Amino acid sequence: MDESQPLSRRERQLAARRTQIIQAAANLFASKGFHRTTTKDIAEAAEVSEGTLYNYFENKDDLLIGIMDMLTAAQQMESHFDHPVDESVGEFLLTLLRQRREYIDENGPMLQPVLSEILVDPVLRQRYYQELALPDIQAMESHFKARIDIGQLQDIRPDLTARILTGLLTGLYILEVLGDPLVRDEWDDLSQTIATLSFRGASVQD
Amino acid sequence: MDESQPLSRRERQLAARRTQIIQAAANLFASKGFHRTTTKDIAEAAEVSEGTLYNYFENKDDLLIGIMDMLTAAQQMESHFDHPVDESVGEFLLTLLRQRREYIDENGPMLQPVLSEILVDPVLRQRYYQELALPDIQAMESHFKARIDIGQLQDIRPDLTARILTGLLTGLYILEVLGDPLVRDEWDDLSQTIATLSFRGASVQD
Amino acid sequence: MDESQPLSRRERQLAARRTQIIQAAANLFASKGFHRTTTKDIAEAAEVSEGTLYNYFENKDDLLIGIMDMLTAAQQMESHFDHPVDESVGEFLLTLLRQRREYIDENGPMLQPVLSEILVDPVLRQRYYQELALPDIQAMESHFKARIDIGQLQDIRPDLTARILTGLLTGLYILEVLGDPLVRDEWDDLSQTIATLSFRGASVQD
Amino acid sequence: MDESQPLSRRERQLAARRTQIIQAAANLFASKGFHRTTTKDIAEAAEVSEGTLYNYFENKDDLLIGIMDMLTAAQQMESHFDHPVDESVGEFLLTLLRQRREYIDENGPMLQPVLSEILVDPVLRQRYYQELALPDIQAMESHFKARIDIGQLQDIRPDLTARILTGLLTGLYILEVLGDPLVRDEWDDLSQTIATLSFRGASVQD
DNA sequence: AATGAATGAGGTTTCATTCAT
DNA sequence: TATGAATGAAACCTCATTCAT
Repeated sequence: MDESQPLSRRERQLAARRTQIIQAAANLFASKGFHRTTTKDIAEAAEVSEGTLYNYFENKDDLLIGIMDMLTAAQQMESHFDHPVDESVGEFLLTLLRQRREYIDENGPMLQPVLSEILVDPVLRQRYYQELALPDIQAMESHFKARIDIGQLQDIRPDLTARILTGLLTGLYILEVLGDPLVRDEWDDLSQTIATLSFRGASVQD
Repeated sequence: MDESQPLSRRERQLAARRTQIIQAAANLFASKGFHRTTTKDIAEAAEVSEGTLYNYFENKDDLLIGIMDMLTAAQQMESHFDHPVDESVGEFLLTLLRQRREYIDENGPMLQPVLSEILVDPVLRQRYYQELALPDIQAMESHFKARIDIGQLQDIRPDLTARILTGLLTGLYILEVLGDPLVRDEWDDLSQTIATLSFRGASVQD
Repeated sequence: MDESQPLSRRERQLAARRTQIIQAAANLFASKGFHRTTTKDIAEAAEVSEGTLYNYFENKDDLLIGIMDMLTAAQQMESHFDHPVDESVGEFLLTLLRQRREYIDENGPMLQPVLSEILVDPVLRQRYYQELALPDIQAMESHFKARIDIGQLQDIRPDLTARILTGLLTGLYILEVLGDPLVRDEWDDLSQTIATLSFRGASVQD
Repeated sequence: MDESQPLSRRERQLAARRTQIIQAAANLFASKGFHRTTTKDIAEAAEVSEGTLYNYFENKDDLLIGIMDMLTAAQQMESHFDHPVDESVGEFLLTLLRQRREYIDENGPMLQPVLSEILVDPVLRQRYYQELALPDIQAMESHFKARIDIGQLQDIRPDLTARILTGLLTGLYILEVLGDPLVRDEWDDLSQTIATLSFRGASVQD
């Protein structure tokens, strides 16, 4: 909001090329992994020379950081929890899941390699947790707290519930990557089942 | 007739060494990733020569397969769903989550690098889905179906519910790897919250 | 239309470096064999880094192919059989042997390792036969046929005669490599003897 | 002829196993080369363990020496030049070529890798020249000299002629290895052509 | 004498990064 | 700023040889 001088043509060109490189890299990383992708691969896919990569990114690792930053920006775009609390709990969940669907559809190729690397790279992991996971969790937490405060939700722990929901979303994404046909094709029914389960519970009640 | 001979001392030694190598490798893979771990690292950690690695595994990739096979074996050990159906739904979930805890505690270092790689390696991914994910999902599915049949559970789709539970477990493991303190330290309360939510639902009911 | 542009300076440099590498490799291969020569050896002799080798050749085997291709080119340069048929048979043979001498003097270090490998590598052997041996044999054959047609040569089989001559040249080269002093030092007398033998025969005639 | 104590059964067994190893090795060397053949390959083909190889041969190179020694022995068996000089020159040549055919048929797989290696291994080359090539050449030389002395042959240089004949035989073998169909299938006609050429010459004489 | 698991030196090849053009 | 040839460290893997059994 601050330094938003209108960008010169040059600057816009540079930014565009940066994005072009990041997307080329993300697609390759998603399909064969960060380590099996060479800088040559990336240069070719982005239609620049290898040398040029290094004018935009310090090194190969920096590309992954760049991807993560785009994910962060994309997440901040989404205002998951700005929904008025007066939306019903069930509707809220369904809205959340629909938004998640969109997020994945747009950012899946970036999320996939990032998720892969954070599992085995402590530094990246820390960064991901602070910049992406935690903010999301905390936003949910506040939201749940608000709903509990107004008596819309039972007195469950909002911190744990936020973890559960975050975990669920992450895990379902992984199942989708694994190629599970149900998660991929029946997202709406899946959403409905989640909403039902967590709203009314699974047990038979009289 | 031959296969179940008691193993000779030599054979036992060989099997032990294989395990020793796999575990050394798994620990390294978990802490710095498959690709950042060199065969030299593994040899040193396993206290064998690099050459010896190749007497037990065709190549480095084959080590990951070996790890996955141990995970499969470990999962088959666990008889998650042998619990009599007369155990209540809530108890069943708590038992499941306790077993999951044990599975992770024992196999976490093997699961972590495998999860990382399946996200970006189509071949491994397919194998993981068929050998680990799907069998688990299907066992859950049958279990749910049985409970629905006897009217213990609402008429929810068991196939989707199994995906949801599997996703949840996977996602929570990832949150734990991310270092989230709540998932790590409050597993029991987390389990309780999951059980409550899915048993009774989160909504306030009169 | 494009291909025969005069090469740019850059292109000439690249071509020169390729030749430089091939010759360094050939010399080493000739003196200690393809397999006992390391890529490190070659890089040092060619005064480039090991990495650079792989910018010019796919792999070590490809170097041998490169050498063979140079031999092929060199052979095609030589127009052994363009000599007018009106040159006498004896003179023709002497000319041929003189040209062979030159060919060996220039290309010996390339021929030696190639000959060694084709003896034990079926793929290379096939390639050598098609690209080098057979064209040479067939050119001889045509030449002989022409001479027979005009009655200059007896009615011997030109196909077999071509094999005999080719075999002789190859075998003499091997004797020379073996260090036989006569073949090495008395090429002219050797040539004369060959010419005499095959022209007039060895038997005493009245 | 000297230490020919009758061999004990044990000794005969050992000698047989040595031969068995040498032949297994020679076949492998011929089909894929000395360097591409591993001691494991040889052990398997010879149906012994790798360790056992080293009870019979000092090292891998020693196997090649062993093969060469068998070639030497085989050559000494053949008494190429014991033919009475009163056999005609033409008949002598044909006999020689027939014997060569037999020698190759029996020892081809041993000759092939040896020829390959001597081209690029100075030590082996020296040994081959002294033990195999030169004795053969010198025997021919004496034979020719005898024939010249009795006036059966023209006054050509016997030393050079012996080189020519040796070279021819070697070169034809190489053409045969190359897969040339004429050399392989028309040995008899080839022999005849050689005899004709060198006996009467190729030129048309009135 | 026979075995085959263990060894480790050393080979080929890859690839992120640099830098002269 | 863009290029891409050159680099060389380091990775994976092979394989002749040894030696305890």
